[in-house]
Amino acid sequence: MPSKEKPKAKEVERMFRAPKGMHDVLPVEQPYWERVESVMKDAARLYNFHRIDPPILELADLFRRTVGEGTDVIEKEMYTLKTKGGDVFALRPEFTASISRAYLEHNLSRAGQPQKLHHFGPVFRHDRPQLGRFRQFTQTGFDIVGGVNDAIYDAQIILMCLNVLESLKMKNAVLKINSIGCKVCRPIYKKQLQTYYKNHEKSLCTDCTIRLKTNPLRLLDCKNPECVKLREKMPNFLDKLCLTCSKHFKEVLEYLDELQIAYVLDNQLVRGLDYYNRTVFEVFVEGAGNEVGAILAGGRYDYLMESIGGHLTPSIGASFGVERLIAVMKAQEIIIQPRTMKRVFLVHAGDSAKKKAFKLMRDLMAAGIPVSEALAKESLKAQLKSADKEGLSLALILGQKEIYEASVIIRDMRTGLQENVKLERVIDEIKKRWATK
RNA sequence: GUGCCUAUAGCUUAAUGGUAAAGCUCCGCUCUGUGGCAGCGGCAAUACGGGUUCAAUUCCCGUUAGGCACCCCA
Repeated sequence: MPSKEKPKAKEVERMFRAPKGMHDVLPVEQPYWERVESVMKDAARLYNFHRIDPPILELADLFRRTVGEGTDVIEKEMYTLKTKGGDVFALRPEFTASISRAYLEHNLSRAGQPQKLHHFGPVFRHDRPQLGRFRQFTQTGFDIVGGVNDAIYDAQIILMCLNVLESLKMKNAVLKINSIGCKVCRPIYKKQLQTYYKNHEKSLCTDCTIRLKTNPLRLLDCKNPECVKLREKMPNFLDKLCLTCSKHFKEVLEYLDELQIAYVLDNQLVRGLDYYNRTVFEVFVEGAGNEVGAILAGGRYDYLMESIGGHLTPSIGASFGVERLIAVMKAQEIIIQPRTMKRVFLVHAGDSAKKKAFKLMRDLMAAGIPVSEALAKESLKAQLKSADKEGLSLALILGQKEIYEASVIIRDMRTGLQENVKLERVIDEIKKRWATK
């Protein structure tokens, strides 16, 4: 009764699937990933940034202390787990805290300042998946940690990120930038904001009445029409920055101007993570691909190191969401060139030839020649069909006759022309043909 | 966490209260020493559970999964 076996297979299929919001990156997707990674690597090399790979797991407190107790990323979205010893770890929801922790732990300040660091890897946030939003996603970006608190670094990070978008051939990128001040001026502005809103509390939405108490800066990005309207007359942070912050921000903008980098001042841009100060920025694309939201976000986080037991350390960084980048590339129909087809397809004809073909395969690979095959298929036809499907230009055919002559047929799949070549000359012949193309 | 929408083969789609159809893909054969074309054949689906009904893939309810919006965010 074969019918008994079938439902079983079905059950198995249904029992396991990738966790919600987490995705398999299948072979067809890999070219996009390879492109993003290589563009990031090139940028890192050009600007002298070095890669750092912190662990995926950290003590949950690291993120609580840095990202912020009151933030959604911590409160609602962190994956935590308890070890047998009782430590509470978290899957990292972002890189910044880990990078700072590593800097502190390994005294990277002694390795030269500032440290220019590059990261690429998965992060985890337990929110409800939707377009451009996943529970496991990939961030990649750059950080400059330590050294002098100089606006030129803010500009440098922005420049690099925009260069990356250019290298990816991305169109219509819009840089939004703002300053959210420092320990000195932010509390003052918050007060002013609260006073302003208290006078209009009746017209605020319910969320915003809470925000007014807990996190007044968030009042700035509420979408409720009533709240939006209220913003017209509210005090503008940029007018209220302290002297040092306003000088810093001015310098950032001057550096951007110097390179003719376009930006949009957006005084409603506040970031959801507590550690940011002064410069914050985001990049969106206009038109196709816009639906995924910000593809890049970053800012200065000078106080972060203090919150984990270090000294005040000037720091700035930015991260791309790789899945979002790729979504935009697809939406903008950015074509990724296929891998070069410098690969030979090895074909056997007959059982003993199969063994010799296997041996030849080893020798080809040892000589650095990439090989593809369908040696498990018996008919010559079927094998050549596979070769055709892969779109390779050269096939090697090995049969009884060739073994007897210690030769092999080189077939040009495009023209159909074949040549019989001595076995010991095969590798040179292949290389010769590739060299002349 | 709240709300809305969806669920047929690997993919794209069709149909019906009464045998579930096709295109693409995949595998094989025609063609045991030669691919692309063609012809033929094969694998393969109504997410799961319950209800209404003589009969449910179709109607209803629940579950699960996916999508989308809000919150928030890369």
